Amino acid sequence: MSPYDPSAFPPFAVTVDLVVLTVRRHALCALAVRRGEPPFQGRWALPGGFVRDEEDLTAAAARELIEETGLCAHDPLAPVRDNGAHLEQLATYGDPKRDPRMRVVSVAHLALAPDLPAPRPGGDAHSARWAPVEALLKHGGYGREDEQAAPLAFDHAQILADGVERARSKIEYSSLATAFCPPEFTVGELRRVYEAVWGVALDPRNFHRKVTGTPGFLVPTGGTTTRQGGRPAQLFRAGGATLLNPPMLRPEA
Amino acid sequence: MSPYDPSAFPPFAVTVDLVVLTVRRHALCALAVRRGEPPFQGRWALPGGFVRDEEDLTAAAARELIEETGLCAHDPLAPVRDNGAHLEQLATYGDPKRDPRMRVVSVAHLALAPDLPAPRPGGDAHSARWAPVEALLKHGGYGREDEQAAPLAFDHAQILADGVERARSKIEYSSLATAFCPPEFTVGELRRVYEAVWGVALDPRNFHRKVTGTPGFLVPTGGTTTRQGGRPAQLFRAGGATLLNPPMLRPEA
DNA sequence: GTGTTTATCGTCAGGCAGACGACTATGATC
DNA sequence: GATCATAGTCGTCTGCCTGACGATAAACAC
Repeated sequence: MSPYDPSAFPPFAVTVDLVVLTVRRHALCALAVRRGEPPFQGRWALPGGFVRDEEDLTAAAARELIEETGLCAHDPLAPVRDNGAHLEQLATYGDPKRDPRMRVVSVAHLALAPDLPAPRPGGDAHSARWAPVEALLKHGGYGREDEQAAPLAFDHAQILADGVERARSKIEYSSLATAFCPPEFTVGELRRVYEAVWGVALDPRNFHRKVTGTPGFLVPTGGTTTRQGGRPAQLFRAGGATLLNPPMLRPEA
Repeated sequence: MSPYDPSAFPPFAVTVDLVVLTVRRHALCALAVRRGEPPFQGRWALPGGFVRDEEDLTAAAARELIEETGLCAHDPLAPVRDNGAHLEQLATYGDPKRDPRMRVVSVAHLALAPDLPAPRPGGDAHSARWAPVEALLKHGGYGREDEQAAPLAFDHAQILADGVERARSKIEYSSLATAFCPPEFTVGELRRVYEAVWGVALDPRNFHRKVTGTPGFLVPTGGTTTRQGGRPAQLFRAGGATLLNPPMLRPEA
């Protein structure tokens, strides 16, 4: 076989699919769109679309993110935390049978966003919504029995599971959990992010000691807020540190 | 734009590239092949090739691995450690300009192998060899000045750097370092793997305590060996544990 | 035997995490 | 305005793990 013969290659379609995660009402939620066309018409799926000619993979993912949510992708190298989302490549899925129509290789991306008021069904999807990841993984996002309970389209359940696992493990050793928070947030709000993503309860006192004691993780802004009720809490911004050493330990049980 | 119109998609070529790592003579080495055709003719590159029709991405990577090294890919789920290599997906590289001829998306894979006697230049490459990763990253693998010192072809230097970083971080919290070892090995041999991959010196006594004290990491076979000289050392096989908790800490300096 | 090499066991101090007590500052309720 | 509920913040104590390092054991070379 010729190693790199550009004139004789099997043609593939390349798409990007997005696992967009946020924390809403103490639950880890993902963005799902309802498919308006076959295959899997009417089923829920991850947002995504074709990579365009002359378009980088990350650019395609950022474009889809804007189209679906209005969120700007947050450049990981940018020093200032705007209102954008964290975006990174997740993995690539290329089973020959994953799309019944043709050979499609999908480069999945993971996006982490602060809580958004409402999903903006922009672009092509008939509708879009946030749904708890457990519900999406178990029966396509429906909790009530009277609605159809079909699994996600294509191999999107696998992609979503991989994205959730990536997020769960990555907030252990990085400051990525702040991507779920608004630009200014309290220690308690950050703790609730960890609790929602991991699905556990954390000791508020030990958590406070840990995050405030890790250099570069949190920067106090000077302000306080009582939006969570109770005693006013200090407001923080995400510090420059991206890697937490030693890491935040996830309880085993 | 139509979200999933299979008849109107820009065609891509999809390839797999391999970062094959091993430890030779106390150094982390990667497999490099010399390109026999333009572009980048005569330059060193990572092994790889087109994904075939009806071929899964992992299958394509495993096929390339066999063609280039004779190594069988080690199924991560297989309980018994044969002489195969660990193989996992690394990342996907799709810059529109990464191949000057056409749009090529490459799904890079990372393979970890025990020390092999000699690279087997099979398949298409004019020649193949192991080279220390530092040399490959700095000047394409040549240490002497009188030979050409061109960087790796395409974006392979970036891919190699990402693969090395993945390996360096992953042996921290997983038992993956045993993939660099033969089926039976000593604690000292495993320690030399860590030292080569990380480029540091580790305390033999603390290392011994750590690896033998982590349940499921190492299983004694009962035999001993003196192949490293000195006092006979116990032989171990890799245990069933894949995740190390608490992790093996990489020295910071 | 003596020296060298490698493996293995022990000891000790410092750091960090989990468990939990105590106190503080707000809003809600009566 | 007193009381309560809520949430935040500071401390203490204990156990585990790690890093530094001493000491011993078992092979080989000469």
